[in-house]
Amino acid sequence: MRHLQLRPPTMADVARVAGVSHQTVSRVLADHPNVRKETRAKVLRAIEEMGYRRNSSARALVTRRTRTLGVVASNTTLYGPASTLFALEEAARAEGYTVSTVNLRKLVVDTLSEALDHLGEGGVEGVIVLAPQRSAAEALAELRRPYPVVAVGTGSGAQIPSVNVDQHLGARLATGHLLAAGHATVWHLAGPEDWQEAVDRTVGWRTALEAAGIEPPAPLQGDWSPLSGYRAGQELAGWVGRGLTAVFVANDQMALGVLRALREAGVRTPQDVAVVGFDDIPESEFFAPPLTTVRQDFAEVGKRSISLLLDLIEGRSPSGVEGVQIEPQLVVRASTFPHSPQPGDPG
Amino acid sequence: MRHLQLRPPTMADVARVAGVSHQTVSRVLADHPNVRKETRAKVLRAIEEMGYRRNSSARALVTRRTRTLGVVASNTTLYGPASTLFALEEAARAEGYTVSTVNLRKLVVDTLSEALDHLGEGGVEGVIVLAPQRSAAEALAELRRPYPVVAVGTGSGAQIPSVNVDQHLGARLATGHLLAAGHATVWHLAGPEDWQEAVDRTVGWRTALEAAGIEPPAPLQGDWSPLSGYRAGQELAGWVGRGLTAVFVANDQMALGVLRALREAGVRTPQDVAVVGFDDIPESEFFAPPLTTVRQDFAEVGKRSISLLLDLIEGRSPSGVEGVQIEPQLVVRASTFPHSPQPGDPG
DNA sequence: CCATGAATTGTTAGCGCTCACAATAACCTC
DNA sequence: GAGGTTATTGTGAGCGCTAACAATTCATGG
Repeated sequence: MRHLQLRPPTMADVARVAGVSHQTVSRVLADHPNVRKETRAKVLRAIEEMGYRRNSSARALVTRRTRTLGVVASNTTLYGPASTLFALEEAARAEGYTVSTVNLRKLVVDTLSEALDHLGEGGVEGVIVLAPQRSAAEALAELRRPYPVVAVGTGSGAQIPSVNVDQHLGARLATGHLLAAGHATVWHLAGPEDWQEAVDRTVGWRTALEAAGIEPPAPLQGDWSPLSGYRAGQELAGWVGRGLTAVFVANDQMALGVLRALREAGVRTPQDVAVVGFDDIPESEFFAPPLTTVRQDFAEVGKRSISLLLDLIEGRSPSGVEGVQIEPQLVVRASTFPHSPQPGDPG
Repeated sequence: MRHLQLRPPTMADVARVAGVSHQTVSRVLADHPNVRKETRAKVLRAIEEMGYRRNSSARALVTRRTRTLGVVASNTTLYGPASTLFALEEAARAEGYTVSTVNLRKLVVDTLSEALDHLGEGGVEGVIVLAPQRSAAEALAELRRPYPVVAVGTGSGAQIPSVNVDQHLGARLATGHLLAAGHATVWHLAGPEDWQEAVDRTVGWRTALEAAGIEPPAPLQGDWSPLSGYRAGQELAGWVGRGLTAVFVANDQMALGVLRALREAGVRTPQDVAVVGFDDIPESEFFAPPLTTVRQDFAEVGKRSISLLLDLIEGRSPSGVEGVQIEPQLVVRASTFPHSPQPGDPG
């Protein structure tokens, strides 16, 4: 097997076989224009024959470019982070970069710092941090590293360059949709206070209500999990008949729990209570009933993040504090209207 | 900002400041025992002061070790692959390795080959491929690379070293559970034929039935998605009252679709039809009803895969065809027994 | 107080590659 | 066909580090 071979061929070996200098081999590999066609062919043949691969370490040493980016993430089994991660890697690869990932169980100062060091030792040219928790965002603002860092999901108020979906807008879309359907008010099950996205969604919901001259009811709080949604749903069920006809839930997983609790309490969705979620996870369409929710364009988040990071690496933009905002989109299903699209309908 | 500085300090710079040779700096960094305590302190102080970081490319060039592993995956927004990816990275980092990932939309010969090349150019010492499709497994057996490769999820019959959850056992557990509950037979909604895991689950199901002297009904087929489960569920609903009382569904997402279709057809779960899934995704506990399913220990898969790959890299084991098997576990909930644990119950 | 070996430090030589520059070959133009 | 381009190839240096070996210092015992 090749990988047990004592030593892989070097550029000099190829040069010897092809009867040229190592520099010519380098030129062929770099697609330099000034190489005669026959010379190029000779070199390529030798490369093919010997199974030569350029040594990336030697190359990186002299060019000072590793063409590697780092990503720090947590909760990667959730749909949002997983989707973002996917898009990030795809966008980076399209630009010829390799992506090294660190998945953290908890994103706090210590673990973040370690992660950045680990990636630094791996020679990354820049790092993207998926940092939805506010604590992480703050930590990030303090931790200086010898490479640029872009934050995703920290909210646009952060002290460092960041890319975000406009959560405030998403929440307004969701709340406005329910108000437009004739609901007198909209209740809210919020995500963890420590998450910027949760806060932004809550503020957006409140803004939409206040803009309509409605006093917002006190929001409930969950932890993103279906279980916390289930418990909140049990509480919400107690308010049915006393002014509760619509709920905006801060993510789809909690909405799943809410739906289940309502159903168990004999409350019908959407006839008695309409429910809107956030994220549009693939399962949402198959909830009982299919869930109206807010879709975030993670692919776009990935592309824009990589683009911003590369700008910073190349020094193309003043490395100040830039914030990219991406617009979310409302997806209407049966949890707010009984005659909305059913599973299997186009779209 | 530091990353705009012209040139980061080198080992020689540190040596000059500390008043020693660069080799002594290297010794301090390598924790070499024969360095005087005061010398070590001097060097560390200089390193700290100058913000020195060892250049990984230079180091990799001379040691011929990049301490980087590659992972090729697809469908990373699904719970299984995402969990495996997480575990893989964590295990690798614990061993001091960095992980570079390539996420593919489709895992076929061409994309796999490109991905392996991309990682090879990044200088990986070995690669783990999450290759649940049989086509990918076959492609993998042909593609020779100058570094060792470990496959995950290809099934143990593959021609290359691999790590797998014992899908056959999982299917037998699920089917056996239903038979033990008194069902005369168990129907099956299978995953895509091209997936080894799907095939293994189907074979396990059939084996369990035949061992009980039962002629297996023709299995239905889905594509892992809730939608395909929904459609299969509509078909299954037509068989209720004609011998269908239990279904083993090849994954939880399809089971979600099945549950929904049954409910819409007025079929009660588990009273009329019991349903078992596979994977134990976090949402399963909150389905209507909570889903009995088979849990796979992805963390263990990750650890064992990394361990096997490192063995291969270090040449610690005969680089033949080894296969590691991991046992799955049945999780019983209300979709097979009405009085099983409810959401929020301990465990 | 010098010999002896161990502990500590320094020197030298690459790792495989790209860059800057030098050298040569090929092609014009008048 | 001299003089000047321009295309093509080669040479030498050095990126920052570790490994091997050489040199120095230090402790110790007789």
